[in-house]
Amino acid sequence: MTSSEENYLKVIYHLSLVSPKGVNTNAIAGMLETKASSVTDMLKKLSEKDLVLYKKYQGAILTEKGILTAKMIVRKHRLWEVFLVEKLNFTWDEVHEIAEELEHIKSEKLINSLDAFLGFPDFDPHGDPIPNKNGEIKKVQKYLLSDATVNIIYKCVGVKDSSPDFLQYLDKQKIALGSTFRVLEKDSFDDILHVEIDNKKITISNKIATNLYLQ
Amino acid sequence: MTSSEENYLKVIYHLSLVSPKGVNTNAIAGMLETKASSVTDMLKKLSEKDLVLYKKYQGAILTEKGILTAKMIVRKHRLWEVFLVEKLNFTWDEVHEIAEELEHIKSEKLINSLDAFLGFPDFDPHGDPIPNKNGEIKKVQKYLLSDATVNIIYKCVGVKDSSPDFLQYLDKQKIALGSTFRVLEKDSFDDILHVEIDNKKITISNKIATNLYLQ
DNA sequence: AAAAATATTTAGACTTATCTAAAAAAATAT
DNA sequence: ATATTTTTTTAGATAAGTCTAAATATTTTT
Repeated sequence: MTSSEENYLKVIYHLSLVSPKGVNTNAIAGMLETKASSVTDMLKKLSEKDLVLYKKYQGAILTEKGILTAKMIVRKHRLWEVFLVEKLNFTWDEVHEIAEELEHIKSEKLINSLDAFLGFPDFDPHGDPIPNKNGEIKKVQKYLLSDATVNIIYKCVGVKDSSPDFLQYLDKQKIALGSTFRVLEKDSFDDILHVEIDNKKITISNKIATNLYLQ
Repeated sequence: MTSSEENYLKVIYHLSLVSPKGVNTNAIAGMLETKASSVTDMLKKLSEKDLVLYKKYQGAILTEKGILTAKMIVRKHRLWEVFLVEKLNFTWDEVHEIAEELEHIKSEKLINSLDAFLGFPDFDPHGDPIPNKNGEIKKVQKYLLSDATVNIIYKCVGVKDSSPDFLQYLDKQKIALGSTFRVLEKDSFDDILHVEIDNKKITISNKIATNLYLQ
């Protein structure tokens, strides 16, 4: 399995969560910053290997084998992220790029030892769940800040957008996983929220509110 | 810089320590399990990039830039080996293959943080020195067991052959880094040694004796 | 010093993953 | 229902790294 194949599987896996009926060629191309024709070629290859169900013009669906393979890549990515933050003192906005490389290191023993070394974490530094060695994922109920009920107290448990820009914005606003949230007022006209975060009042745009997960 | 280029540089670096006047095409091909024609192609490429001095039929010599680049790859390899043994409880015969992959991960911050996390080790699990971030290597005087003087007390500080087979043989014989050695008798005819290791008498073949470093 | 053996390079081909441009299919709009 | 637009696929080209086989250079032997 090449790194390129693994990257395709991972992207198809992530897109499947939104489009389970079949992932579009163009959607994959967009995520991988490649061309649709390259995607078609790779889908044929992954289909040959029974990782993907592919019929011309029908989009891609992962097989059981493909799902498990993809989950193992996600598992590696997220465990390495935990390692970088917890052990090497990286910040949450610095880890994605390096984990993109580390996720392709091939050794089951390595990843399971790393898992144990980290204390079998359930979530990565962005609040995303880490599949266990069998591919099982701890699902938790969570809500977008934009869907939160006024005056209920929540805790921040994750981010939808993990881009460095967004994460650095949150740092600047002193918003982190674990921060306490209470919506004071929803402005239904422009979707701006007045929120109390860790006892400080702050105004939050819709763009931010639709990228923060609360519990 | 591709992984392939890095592997060539690393091999040329190791061979340079033995043949500083120029490393043969065939020697490189042998180490990389590839063909001489492939080596020629790569030497031209590395020469283009000023990593290697290459003249047809003259063998390869690393430039200053090539030496430093190679040392950084060796540094990464050996630091990852320390991590695997010290933190993830791998044995010294299990780490080489995984470090061959990890050494190609590209992040200076990662490797320097790892170095700090490990306490700036000077040697890897096989006793090989780890270049610091400037490429400086702590040189220590060491002798092959085959060259040891009778009745002098030594300590094992490294292995010349790091193959799993050899390392597992040493484990079986309870020989490890730090073991105390004293040669009782040298048989000059068949080069077999009678040695006291950690107070146990044992007979050592020349093949083993030429692959153990003492101090 | 010539012949033989060995080492190295060149030339051309193959594979993987990519691309562009054109063709074909599917979806959308009129 | 037809025309237009969008999406997807095909066909052929490219680059990196490799290979085989042949040519050439170097080294060793006689």
